[in-house]
This record gives sequence, structure tokens and C-alpha cells, in this order.
Amino acid sequence: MLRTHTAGELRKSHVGQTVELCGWVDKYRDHAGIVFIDLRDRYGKTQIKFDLADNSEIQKQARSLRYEDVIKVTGEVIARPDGLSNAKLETGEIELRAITLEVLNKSLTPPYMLDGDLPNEELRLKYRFFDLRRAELQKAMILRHRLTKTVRDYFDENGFLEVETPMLGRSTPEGARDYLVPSRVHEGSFYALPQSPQIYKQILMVGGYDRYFQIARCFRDEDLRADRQPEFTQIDVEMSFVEMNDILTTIDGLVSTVFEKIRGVKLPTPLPRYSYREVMDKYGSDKPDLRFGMPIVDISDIAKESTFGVFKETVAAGGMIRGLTIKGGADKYSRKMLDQDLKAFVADFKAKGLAYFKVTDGKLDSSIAKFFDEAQQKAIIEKMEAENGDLLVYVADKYSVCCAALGALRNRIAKEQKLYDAHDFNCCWVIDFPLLNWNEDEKRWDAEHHPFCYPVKDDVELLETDPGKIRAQSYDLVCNGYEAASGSIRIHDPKVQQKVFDLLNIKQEEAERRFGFLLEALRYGAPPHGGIALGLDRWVMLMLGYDNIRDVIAFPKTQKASDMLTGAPAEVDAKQLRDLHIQLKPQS
RNA sequence: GGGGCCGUAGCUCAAUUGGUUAGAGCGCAGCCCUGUCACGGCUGAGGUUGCGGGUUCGAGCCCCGUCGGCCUCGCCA
Repeated sequence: MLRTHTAGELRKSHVGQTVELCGWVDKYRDHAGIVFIDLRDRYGKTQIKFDLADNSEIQKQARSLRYEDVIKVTGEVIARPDGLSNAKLETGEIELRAITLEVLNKSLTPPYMLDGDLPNEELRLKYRFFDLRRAELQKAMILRHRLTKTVRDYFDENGFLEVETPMLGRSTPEGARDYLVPSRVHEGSFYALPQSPQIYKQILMVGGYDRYFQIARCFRDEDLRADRQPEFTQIDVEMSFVEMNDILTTIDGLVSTVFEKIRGVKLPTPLPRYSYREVMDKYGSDKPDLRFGMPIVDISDIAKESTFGVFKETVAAGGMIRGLTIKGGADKYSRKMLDQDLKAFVADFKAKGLAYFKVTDGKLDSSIAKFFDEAQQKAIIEKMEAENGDLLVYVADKYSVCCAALGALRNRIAKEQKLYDAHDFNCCWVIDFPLLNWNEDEKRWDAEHHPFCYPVKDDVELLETDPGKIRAQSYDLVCNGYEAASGSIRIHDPKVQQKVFDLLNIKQEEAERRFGFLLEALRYGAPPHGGIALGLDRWVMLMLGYDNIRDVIAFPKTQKASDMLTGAPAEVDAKQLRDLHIQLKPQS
């Protein structure tokens, strides 16, 4: 080793020792006669002193050092003089009096300062090797490591086996767009990178590996968001001979262990469980942020009795009037903000308008208040649990639009009004999802979760009669408004599986062709099984309170799935294309 | 595929209604400074205003297109 210690570990107890440190020049403070260098590595910083009185040659050498040069210093650990220690540094009570200095590598002038205002992200991604030196990223990488370590320990202690599954698989219907890999050997055929190890892990259950987990890389070729990357990591889990409760309990244990070990936070377990219907009604989302309240309230029954045409007609047409109580919001949102800003906000979710009242002197106040008589106004205030100074906002529309618009509005208001502590954690289960979703555009049923999800036993008979009413044995773990995990009990009976395929309009021959291997496996003694997958990147993000997934991934991609560091994706040689039997269309 | 925001010195930003030589802080270079820790002081260099076109006597500013980044709707079993 070129060093005896790291830059974060020297303390008063080391005083008198001669040590060797290596690292980067974080700061230099040149006073001519004395030069101070903050030496940085990922463990911390140590102040190095180059004193003219000690050695004029080394002091001269030190004056030529610049930011981010990589150096090795041999020196004596000395206590700082009285009153000159630095409380901001862990090593602030000591400094290293340099005896020899070796420049291991000069650095070009860095493109920006690590501790200043952050430059635009494009630049940070291009200079990722440099950005990775930033404390926030190092914190994320360290927490990420500790998280995966804790996860592996937890599953190991509970009898799970980590099994790797292929990255080169076959494309399956439904789901996200696949990343495809052309085959050289099989002209015209393609592998698909896994969207998840879903089918493999089910086959592992058939193979008798009744407790499986994997830290698995997954790929989805869809448009990106602040919390989505084209390749991401799942903590993938599958268990045999279990019911839903067993999986939830297992993950309760995992999550509470992780929070306790990594964050020192004790979560109340079992984590609360809410039905899909309940959270949709109350929060307009299947991933509600429960760090704050502000539930959605339905006032259709009152509104339809009013003389306000829009409300009456909406209810008459089968729609509803639902809204939020913004506590103390009456003087926080001006008429202009409501009529323009917030209206445009809900319009993104197809809401045609945003009605509102301010509560004043126990009455409603707004341009539409006149359509509500005194009793109706009182009833609304009571139902909304409102008081003077509150602002009431409403969307009049069908259920799905009310949910989408108000769910999003609820999150926005809470953020603006700081209704929650950003360092708080709130996790819950959402269960009883519908098995199927009616796809209005294509006039067919889609799987809400995925096509291998087992219906709730009591609902199996509805497969033939009323598919929309079937509940699935599926479950999402929601934390601070993010979907942090998702899973289900799988179908182990090929006959039930076939029925679900039928409903999804996956023809028998197509099912056989595209994942007949799974159906075949299910016919050879498949145990009842189920599982779940946790989004590792999102968990890291959540636990750090970051709002961007790129900051918890060492080498992330941009929104257009480019890698600014390497330039991927990039063109390839004509020969490579020939080998793969691929011919590019001329640019049009 | 749709909507929004952004792009000016290495970085973060400014630049009046379209008007003289595009400024500041940090960084960079040189000099000074023996107790700093966001050290300080003096001097200096540094610009194809993302790119292309248009309007105009005149464009960083207005218009059209394009590239890139971010946020978002759709999408993400």
C-alpha cells in the first residue's frame, strides 16, 4: 500500500506517529511561508502543513499543487496549536506536518468546483469520474452498498438462495418495450434483455428452489422520468408454499431491518395495509404519499342539489364532484393562481376545470358560491372538515379524472405548503388491486400487474362473468408516494393461466409460442408460489431523501437514454452489422 | 408522440424597449503574504451568446428550424 492511513481516520491518539496518506488536493491555502493542503479521499479530509521552517524544498513543491492533483504525503501527525482546531473536520484536532511529498499524478483544471453551485447535469454526467468525487454521490454509493449488503444478509439468514438468471433471454409479449440483442449465429433472431427475471424465478420455484432472491439488473426501453432509468436494479424475491401474507411479512421484516440498520429508524411493523379502492378514493393514487393527510372528499350528493349547472350535469352524467381542503389556503392561493396556474395543472390530467371556495365567516366565498344555499354551504364545510381561512378546491368529472387530477394536486399542494417533513418515511402496503384493466383504446383487457398474477380465490369464478371485478392477489409497497415494490401470488395452475391468457386475448398458440416453456413448467409439479420485486435504486433514493434516481447510480443515463460519459449508444462498424445480419435503412 | 423550462467566459449567473467595447462572483495565470481552513491582497488572460436560417440600419434579446439537458402527460405487464 502506498498509504498507512486514510484521510479520514487520524485523531489526537495518532499524534507523534509518522504516517503516509494518499489522496486528492481538495483545497490549498498558500501563505508563502506556510502552505496548507486539505487532502481528500472518500473517508474524509486531513489538513497537511508544509512549513518553510521545516523544509524549504518541500514547501516550494507544495506551492505548485493544484486542485485535484493526486499526491502522497509522508509526515508526522501533530496536534494543532490551541484554538486552531477545526470543528468542521472529523480530523480537525490534528494536522500532518509534511516530511516528503510525491505528486502521483497532476490533474487538469477541473471543469467545476466540487463544493460550489452544481453545474448543469449534462456537464456532471460528461465528467462523471469527477462528479463521483462529490460527497453526495459518495454518500449514495456507500449507502447503496450497505443496503445491498443488508439485503443479502437478511435473505441469507432467512434461508434464501441468491440465484443468477440470464441477461440474454427471449422477448415476451405485453409489458414494456424490450431492449433487443441481435443474434450472430441465428440470422434474424434476437435476444431480449430482461424487463425482470419474472419467468425465470417462477421456473426456479418449479425447480424446487423455494426461497430465491437476486439483486437483478432489469432493462425497459420506455421513456424516462426522474425516478426511472432504462436499466435499473431490482431486489427480486420469490417463495414457494406461501400465501400473500407470508410474502408481506417477509418484506416487512426486510424493510424494517434495512431502515433500522441503515437509517436507525424503527418502522412500525407490520406495515399498514390498505385496499386499492380505499387509497384511490382517499388519495386519488395507488401510490399515495401518506406523510400527510389532506384526503379527497366527495360532495356529489350535496352538489347535485345545488343550482350550479356544471356540478349538476356532471353528477347526472354519472360523474362526481370531489375535492380537497387546503388548510389555511384561502390567502395563500390568489384568484389568479387558482384560475390559471392550478387550473392548467389539473388540465394536464384531463380535468376540465377547477372550482373553488374560500371559507369565510362559516360560509363559502367565490364566484360560484351563489349557487349553493346556506344549508348546502354548511353541509359542504362540514363534510370537508373545513374552517375559516381554508381553501376548498373541486374537480367535477368521472372517477378516473378526479383521482388523477386531485391525486396530483394533493402532492403538489403538500410540497408547496410543506405539509410534511422531507426526512420522514411512511411505508404501507396497497393490496386488492384489480386483476385487469379495460383498455379503452384497444377495446380489450390488460393485466394490471402481469399476466401470471393469481386472482383472489373468491373471485376466480368471475373470470367467466365479470372480469373487471376480479381482485388480484397482488400488492405494492408504497413509500413516500413512490412505488417501492410490487409483487403477486402467481398462477401455478395451467388451466387458470390459460383462462387469464384468454381474457388478455393472448391466443393459445401465441402463449405457447412465446412462453410455452413457462406453461410447460407449470404442468410438471409447480408449487404454489409468489414473490415481489423491490426497486433498489428507488429505495436508495428514498432513504437519502434525494428526488432523482441518477444521483444514486454510478453511471446513469440521460432522459434520452444516452450515456454522456461514454457516448453510448453509438454507431458500430459495418462489419459488426454484417455479422449480425443487420442492414440499416438509408436516412430519410 | 404531446406540453413546459433551460442553453451567454471553464462554472454559476447578469445584460433596461432591439442600440456604444456583452458584465459580476468563483475558477484559471502571474506576483505578494508564516496559522489558514470558503484564507487574504494586487495584476491579468479568458466570449462563434448551443447550431442554422430569417426580420431589421442594427439581434444575446424578436421569428422559424434544429441539437442537447431537465421536468411532465402518454408510456413503464
